[in-house]
Amino acid sequence: MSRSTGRRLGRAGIRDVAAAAGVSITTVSDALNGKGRLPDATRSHVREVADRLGYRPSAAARTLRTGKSGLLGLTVTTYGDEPFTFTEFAYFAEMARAATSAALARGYALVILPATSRHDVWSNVALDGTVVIDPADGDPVVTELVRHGIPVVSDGRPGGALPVTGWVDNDHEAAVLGLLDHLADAGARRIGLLTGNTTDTYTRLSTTAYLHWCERVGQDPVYESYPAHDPCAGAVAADRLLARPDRPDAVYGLFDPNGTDLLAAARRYGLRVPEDLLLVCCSESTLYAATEPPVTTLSLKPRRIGTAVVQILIDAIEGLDNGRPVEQVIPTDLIVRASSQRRPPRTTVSPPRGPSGD
Amino acid sequence: MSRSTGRRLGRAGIRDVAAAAGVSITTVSDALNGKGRLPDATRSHVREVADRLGYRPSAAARTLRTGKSGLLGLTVTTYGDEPFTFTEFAYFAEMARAATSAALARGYALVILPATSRHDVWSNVALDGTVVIDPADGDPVVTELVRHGIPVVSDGRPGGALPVTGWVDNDHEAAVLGLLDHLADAGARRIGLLTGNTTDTYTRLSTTAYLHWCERVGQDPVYESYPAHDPCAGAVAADRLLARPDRPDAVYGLFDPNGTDLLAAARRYGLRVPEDLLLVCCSESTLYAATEPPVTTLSLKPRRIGTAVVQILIDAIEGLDNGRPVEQVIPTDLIVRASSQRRPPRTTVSPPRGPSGD
DNA sequence: CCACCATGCAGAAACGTACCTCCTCACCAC
DNA sequence: GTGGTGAGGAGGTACGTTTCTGCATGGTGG
Repeated sequence: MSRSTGRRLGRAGIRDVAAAAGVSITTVSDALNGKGRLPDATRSHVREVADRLGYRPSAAARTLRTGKSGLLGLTVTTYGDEPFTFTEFAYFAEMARAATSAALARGYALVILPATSRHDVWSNVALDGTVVIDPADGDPVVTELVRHGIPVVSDGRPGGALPVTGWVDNDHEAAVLGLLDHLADAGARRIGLLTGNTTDTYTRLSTTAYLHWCERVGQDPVYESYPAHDPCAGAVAADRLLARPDRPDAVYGLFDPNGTDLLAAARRYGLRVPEDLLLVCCSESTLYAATEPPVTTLSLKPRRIGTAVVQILIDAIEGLDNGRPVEQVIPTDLIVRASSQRRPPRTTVSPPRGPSGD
Repeated sequence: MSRSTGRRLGRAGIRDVAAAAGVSITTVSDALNGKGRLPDATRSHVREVADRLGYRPSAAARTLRTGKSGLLGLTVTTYGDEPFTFTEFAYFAEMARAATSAALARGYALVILPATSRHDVWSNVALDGTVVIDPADGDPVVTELVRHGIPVVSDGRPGGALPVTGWVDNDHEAAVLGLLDHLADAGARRIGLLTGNTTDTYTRLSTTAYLHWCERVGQDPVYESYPAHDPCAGAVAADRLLARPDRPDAVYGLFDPNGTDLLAAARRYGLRVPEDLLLVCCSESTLYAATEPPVTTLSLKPRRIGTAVVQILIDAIEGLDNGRPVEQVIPTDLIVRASSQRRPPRTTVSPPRGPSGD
C-alpha cells in the first residue's frame, strides 16, 4: 500500500500541496518561503493551491528542522508562597504587554513560564530565548538555560554573577536619590521609606540608596519593610510607619499600592497631604492622577524596558549582536503631582484648602 | 562518514543516551516516559545516564511525533487602535495569571497572541487549543481556528454564533440589575452609567441591562459613553456625567479606572461621596479599599474565570469532555464599601480589612 | 519434550519540513 | 559539434522523537 496516497486524516501537508500543484515538495517549500530560483508564475501558482487546500505548515516540523521555534519565554520569579505573582502590580502588566508587542513585531511570540515550574514544563517547550524578570541571585533556572546555550536577557541586573546574554534595568540608585532630593527640596526634614523584605535587586538597590542618602545628609533612616507580595501587609506597614514616634514628614513607598495605603494611613492619623506629609510612590498606575490629592509617582518605564529586553534578546538569537553582553539602562520618570509639593500647583475648581503659608 | 558518530554539535539526543546506557533508543524512550515493560533496574539506569548527559528531549520532535505541543494560545482582542490592550486593566492581569497557573498545573503553558496578528504568527506556533478573551462577533481568527479543529474556549459569551468549544462568563445582566437595586436600596433616585462605546459583549450586555432596569423602574437613563481604551477619556466622561443638568445621585462605572475618575469629578463639583453621590465601579483593584472613601466594586472574579476557561479547554483537548460545548456561568461579587452606603459602616482608626479572598 | 506465554528489549517506520545535491534542458559562443 | 552556463526543478536525507511490530529468552503446563 502506497504511503503517499490515501485520505489525509489531519490537515493538508506540504506533500498534498506538491501533488495538487503538480510540482515537487522542494518547489512548494521554496515557493512558500521565498527561497530558491523560481519564476513568479510557479510561485503564485503554488501559493494559490496551498491557499485552496487550506495548507498551514506544521510549526513543529519547521522547528525540528530549523532549530528555531519563534518562541520566547517570559519568566517571572515568584515572591513568597504565591504560586505566580505575574502582574501583581501594574508594572508587570505593562512590561509584559510591551514585550509581547515587540516580540510579535519581529515574528516571535511569548510563552509565560514561572521560574519555579519543574523541568518537565520547561523542556516541553522549545524556546529560542528567554526573558527573565528580576532573577534571584544565582537563579538555577537561568544558569541551566545558559548552560544549554539559550540566550537569556533579564529585566533587572542579574545578581550572583549570572552569565546572562544581557540585561536592561533602571538606575535605581539614581532614581531614589533624585526623588529624595526632590522631597527635600519640597521641605521634607525627615523622609521615611516603605520597603519590602524580599531579596530582589530592585528592593535591595532602592533601600541601600535610601540608606546612603540618609547617611549623606545626616538623617536617621526611618523605614518599615514588609512582604511585598501580601496586599494587606502594605497597609499595615504604612500604618506602622506613620505611628512611629519619629514619624517622618515625607515618605517614599517602593511598591505600587503604597500610595493609597499611605494616603489611607495619613487620613487615619489626621495628617494632611502634602501639608503634613509629602508622598511619593513607585507606580505605573494612572489612578494616582485622580486620587485626593494626586500622588507623585516614580515610573520605571516598563514599556521601554519590555521593548528593550525583547530587542536585545532577539538580536542575540539572530546573531545580530556583537557577541558581548548588552547592558542597557533606562531612565526613570518622576511624575510630580500635588502630594510632593508644599504649594499645590493648581487645586481644581473646588474651594482651595486653607491658605497654608509657604 | 557514519552519521551516528561524530561529536554532537548541539545537545545530547536520545541516541546518545541509548549509546551511553548500552540500550536501544526504544528502551530509553520507554524508560523516560514510564511506558513499555521494563524492570526498574533498567529504568533507573537509563534515567541516571540521561541525567548525567544532561539530556533534554526535543520538544519540537515530540510535538511533531505526538501531535500535542502542550501550548495553549491566550488571545486578547484589541480595542481601537491600541496594538494590544492586554492587561489594560487589572481584570486581564488577574485572569491571565490564573489561567497560567491552571494551565501549568496540568502541564500546559500559555502563549500570548493578539487576535489581530497576521497568519504567519499564528501558524508559527503549534497550539493544542486557544483561550479567547471577549471575542468579537464572528471573529475571523476564532472561526479559522475552529475550522482547523483546534478547540477554542472563550472568556465571554461568543457573539455571532461562533462555534466555540465552550465559554465561561458572568451573568452580566444579573450583576448590573443587582447592583442597581443595591444603589436604589441605598437611596439612589437617579442612577447614572459610565460606559464604553465599544461593541464587546461585556459593554453591550451591561448597558442594555441598565436600560432595562431604567425602563422597569421608570427612570430616564443617564449615561455617558467613551472609548474605554483611552485612559484620559474616562476622566472626561466622568466629568461630563456629573456636569449634566439631570445630574445623577448615583453612578455605576463599567471600567476599572472609573472609580477614581468619578471620585475626582465629584470633588471638582463639590459633591460628597456617599452623601451626595453614591458610587460603584467594576474593578478588580484592591486600591479601592483604601480610597477616600473606599469604593464599592463589582468583581467579575477573573481568577475563577481564568481557571475555568483553562480547565474546560484542556478537558476538550484531552477528550475528557462529552463532546458538547460547555457553558459555565461564574457569579459576580459585589464588594460593598462606604461609597454606596448612605451610612458609612465604620470609619475606624484601625488598620483596613483583611485579605480579599478569592 | 514441545507448545506457549510473558518478559525484556531492538529495529524501523513514521511525523512534516528545509535544504543540499544533483539533473535536465535550452541557449549561446566558439 | 562541443563545452559552458544559468534557469527551473526533482530526489533524498536529516531533524529527534514515539511507537508499532517483532525477536529472542527463559520459565511453565500439558
